[in-house]
Amino acid sequence: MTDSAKPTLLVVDGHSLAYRAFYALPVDNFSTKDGQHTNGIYGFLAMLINLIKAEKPTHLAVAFDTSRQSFRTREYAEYKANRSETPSEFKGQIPILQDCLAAMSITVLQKEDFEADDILATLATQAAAEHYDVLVCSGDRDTIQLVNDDITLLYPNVQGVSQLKRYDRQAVIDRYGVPPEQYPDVAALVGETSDNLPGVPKVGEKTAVKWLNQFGSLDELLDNADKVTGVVGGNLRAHLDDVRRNRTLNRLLTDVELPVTVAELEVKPMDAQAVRDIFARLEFKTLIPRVAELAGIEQQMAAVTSAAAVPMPAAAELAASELLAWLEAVEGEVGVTVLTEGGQPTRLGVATLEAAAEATWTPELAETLGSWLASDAPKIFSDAKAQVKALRRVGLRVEGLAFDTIVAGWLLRPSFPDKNLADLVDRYLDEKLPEADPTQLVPETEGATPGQLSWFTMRVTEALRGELPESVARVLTDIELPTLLTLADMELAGVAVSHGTLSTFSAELGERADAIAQQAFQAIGREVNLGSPKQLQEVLFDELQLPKTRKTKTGYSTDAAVLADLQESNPHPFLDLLLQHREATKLRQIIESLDTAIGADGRIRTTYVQTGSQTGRLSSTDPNLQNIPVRTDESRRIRSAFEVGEDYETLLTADYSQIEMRIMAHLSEDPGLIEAFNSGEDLHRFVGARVFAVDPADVTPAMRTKVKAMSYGLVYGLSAFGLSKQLRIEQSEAKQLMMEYFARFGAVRDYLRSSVEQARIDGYTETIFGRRRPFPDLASPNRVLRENAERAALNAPIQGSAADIMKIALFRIHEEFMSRDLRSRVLMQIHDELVVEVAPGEWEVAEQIVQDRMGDAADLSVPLDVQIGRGPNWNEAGH
DNA sequence: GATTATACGTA
DNA sequence: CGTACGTATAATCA
Repeated sequence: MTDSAKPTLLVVDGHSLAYRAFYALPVDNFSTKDGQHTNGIYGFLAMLINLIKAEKPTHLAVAFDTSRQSFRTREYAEYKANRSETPSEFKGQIPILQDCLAAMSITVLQKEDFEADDILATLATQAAAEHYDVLVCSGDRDTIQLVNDDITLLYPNVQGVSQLKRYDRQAVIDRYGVPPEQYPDVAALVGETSDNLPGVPKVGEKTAVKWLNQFGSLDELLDNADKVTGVVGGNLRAHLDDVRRNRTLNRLLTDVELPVTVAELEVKPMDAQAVRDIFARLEFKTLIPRVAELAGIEQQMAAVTSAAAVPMPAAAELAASELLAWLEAVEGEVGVTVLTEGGQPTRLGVATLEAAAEATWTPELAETLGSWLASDAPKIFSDAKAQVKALRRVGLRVEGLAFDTIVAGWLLRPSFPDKNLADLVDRYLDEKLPEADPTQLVPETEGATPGQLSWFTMRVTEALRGELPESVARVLTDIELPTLLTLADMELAGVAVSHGTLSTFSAELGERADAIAQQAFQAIGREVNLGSPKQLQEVLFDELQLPKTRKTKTGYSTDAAVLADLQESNPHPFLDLLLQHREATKLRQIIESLDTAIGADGRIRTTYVQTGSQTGRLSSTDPNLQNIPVRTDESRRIRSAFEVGEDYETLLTADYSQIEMRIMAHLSEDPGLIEAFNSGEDLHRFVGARVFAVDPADVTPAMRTKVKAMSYGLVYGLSAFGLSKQLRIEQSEAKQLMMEYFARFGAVRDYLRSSVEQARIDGYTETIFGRRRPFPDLASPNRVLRENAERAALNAPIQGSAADIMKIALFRIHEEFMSRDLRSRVLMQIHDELVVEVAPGEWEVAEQIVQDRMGDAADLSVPLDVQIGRGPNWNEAGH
């Protein structure tokens, strides 16, 4: 490519290429855990590294614009004036990118009043004069004019920065039909919309090139404009000044005074430590080795990257008594790993940061280690819950849980939780956890043993602790870890569910669904799959000619809300039958999935996913017990199948009433809302009385419905549009309602606004207890993304604080049941509700404990109201 | 067989 | 154009 005898200068337009990378790379994949966006930085550096590797420049510089202002804007105020505001999340990446370049010892140039391209032009011209080979890398077309026999342009493809096209003199002629020095003439005629430089109307590249070839030069063309025929000729004559102005502005300066000479741009050795530090901070794991290779400093980099890469210790295989002695000799924390098969322990490994030991699981081992496991001796797990459960199945309890790497990792980045220890080792240690290749019968690579896994757990813990803000660390130890141990017991307990009740109901619903389907087929004269949205669209919109509804990706929606609307505007028996069919089959689905989940002992055991939400809530899977129907009388029959277990007396349900609105009252300190909760009056009646300026006694059901929807909607960032849709009222009325509401409860609005504002500043939201959730999208240039983030950010502290409070109440109840030797036990958590199985004779004490611990879980400026119910099954207890 | 889209259950 | 979840089915992809 380049003459190896000659030095090669590579000059790069940092701004334009980073900007392309910014739009080419998905921001979600390129954000650090504290919310810093890095897609532009990453994309630019990846490209630059490839470029250096391929071109091996001897001299190198990157130029940046200083601002939107330059001598060009002074000459022509409208220059680039049409460009939308540079997204702030991109702007923020530029200084960091410059820091990266500095660490890599790459010269960064920028100069007030000049654009990056002028700097490129100056350097390129000087270097060419000094017989360098020059490579100019820019995304700005104006740099085409620089190309000559010594200067080659590397120009990114439209897709982004992954492909650079090489323009030498011939390539420019082939592509544009004019030599490089004439390209600015073409550009001047055509104009540049992105720079707000209008050209001659109706003149594109083709016409411009034709004219230039015809007249020989732009000056000749402009002097002889009257010889150009047709409409475009007229246009040309009307826009001569525009063309001249364009030509002036698109000429790059080649005499910008710079603080360096070309010779001084010689490639220098990198500061390995600085590169490692900044790349680590930006979480650019994969770039570190690439840079190192490039700079020929693998060894230096390896030395620093693996400064902590202590060789993995071999785990000593010990007998039970030896293992106990080993553990008792440890002063501080111990990493613990329990391997399981079928929910039973098979191996156990322990480790400190220095050494590891392990043993195969035997009854003797259980006997020997039981009291150590149940002691306060601090233990650290990765994903403790399943292991704690396995130990409980063989009769052992775990106490002294001091850390869980998976839970800690989730608290740090709830949006992208790392699923296992290997992920954490990769992210926080930048090493690979040795894993056996599961596809090979006799794996070539050995996986880490349980002792070694514990050792990695300890090292990951050390790294995570360095990253956990204090408030988040408190959430871990004060809320999550006690909750984890409680959830293990709840999952093991399960809940008794009556197969008979479910199967009777299921059969009934099956028959009904079939009958409804037959009627529905009659109504439209043919059979379709009622479960297929696609087929339904044909029926509704083609055959029945019903008006088109809300658009979806693949057509038009047929969801329940849409069908109900259609039924109102265009009544048709098929619509109602379809809705009924949906309802019956949906219930049946839920019942069937529950039924198959009933275990041999008649109980269903769910798994609570502690790291499954972004707000701090739990989720429940396999089966999900947090979405059991409740809204209709009929669906509640499912809940009646959830029964008190054998040897127990009754079920107890306890739920927080309006906990989110209470948190809102507390956080906003709105005097009206606080008074509402302290008054003992029904919340919506109280609010309704204020909003509609009537006596509480005179609040009509319609008023109550409206303020209730408004109150609940607030927590989700509801708009007037959404409120009007839900209440089926005019948008103007919804707007009016919101105005009245905020006139009386203004502090609520102030709080919501300021909390989003604070999140924009901090990059994250925080619950009352210090749980954080990052929101990088609050700075997004994309309005949809940004507004979604705003609503989520508004909701997160409220939903998250409620989750915190419930978790605190939950584990305190569990702990008190245990410490008081009660048999009663918590079975389920449904966000703001607990279901407890009460042992005979324990009702009074259990009720008191639940009431008290839920009531005093948090000290808010309003009371926490707890509703308790009792019954032989969930349905009756829930009333 | 795995993935995507739609729909719908809960707080 | 209302937050947070999990799951079932049909349609579509490889």
